[in-house]
Amino acid sequence: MAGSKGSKYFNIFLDYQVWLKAQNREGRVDDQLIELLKEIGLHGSLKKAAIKKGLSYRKAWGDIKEAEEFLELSLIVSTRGGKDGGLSLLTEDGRELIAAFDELHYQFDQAIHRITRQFFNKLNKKDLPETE
Amino acid sequence: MAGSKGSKYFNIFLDYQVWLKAQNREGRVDDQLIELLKEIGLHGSLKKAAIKKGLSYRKAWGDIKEAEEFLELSLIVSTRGGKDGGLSLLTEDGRELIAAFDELHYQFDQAIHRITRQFFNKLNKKDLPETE
DNA sequence: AATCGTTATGTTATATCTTGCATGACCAAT
DNA sequence: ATTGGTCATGCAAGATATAACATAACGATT
Repeated sequence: MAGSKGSKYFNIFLDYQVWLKAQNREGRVDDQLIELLKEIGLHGSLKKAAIKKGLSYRKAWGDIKEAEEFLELSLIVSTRGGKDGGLSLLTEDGRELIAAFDELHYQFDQAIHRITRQFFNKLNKKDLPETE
Repeated sequence: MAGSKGSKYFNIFLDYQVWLKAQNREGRVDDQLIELLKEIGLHGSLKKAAIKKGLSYRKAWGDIKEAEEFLELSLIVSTRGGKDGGLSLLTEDGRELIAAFDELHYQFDQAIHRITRQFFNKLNKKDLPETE
């Protein structure tokens, strides 16, 4: 844009997020949830997963619950008591959701790469003689 | 506003959002801001734009201010007093930002259409016996 | 010069979100 | 049977975001 001393958009970048939602029901499945699920799968524990993601156990638990109601399927299966106090494991549906979301992100990352380049090109065309 | 209503998975949709941000500075430019700017351009008034978007004038004003600091350029130019009490108009930079963002969204909508179809295809293959 | 409607900004109240307890259930191992 | 640690869940407390309120500056019009 007008009058530039170098690239104004030098350290500005494009970010994005994708999520699943419904128009009638509450709840959503986003990045944060998927990462939480991954940690559960990794540690077999909801508590450990929450800590790992910097969330309170209360919220982590609520998020999972909410997502399960939203999707109308079980993402984790838990038991309490026993040697380690209890555990939480991913269900098949949970694992499939993760896999699908990962693929989704891969596709988006591909697309954003291309789109981002175009976007800044367009912006810089006005201000920047040199392309970065 | 943001996102697309690509495919349907039980009535679940894929939604997304894109925004500009920096890794050092605060602030960001997102959909909501762009829509606000559009309303300003449409009405020549920050107050009217805020009302139109269901925001308090205070927040709308703060959002613009913040975005301007973030981008280090002026998006609107305002005067107070006069026949109508005052006005706010888009700057050239403001208009260019809007145009660039619109183009960005167009590109994303294109991409998400394709990606969404793939995504739900993948999900449906597992959970849904009947394809719709 | 008094008025009107908007811009401009600090301050206070509200609503929303998250975290932090508190309490119980549960069960392998001691 | 007692213990330890996690799951499960409601409720109070703290943090954050947004709206509401309160002034004041402006300047064309009356």
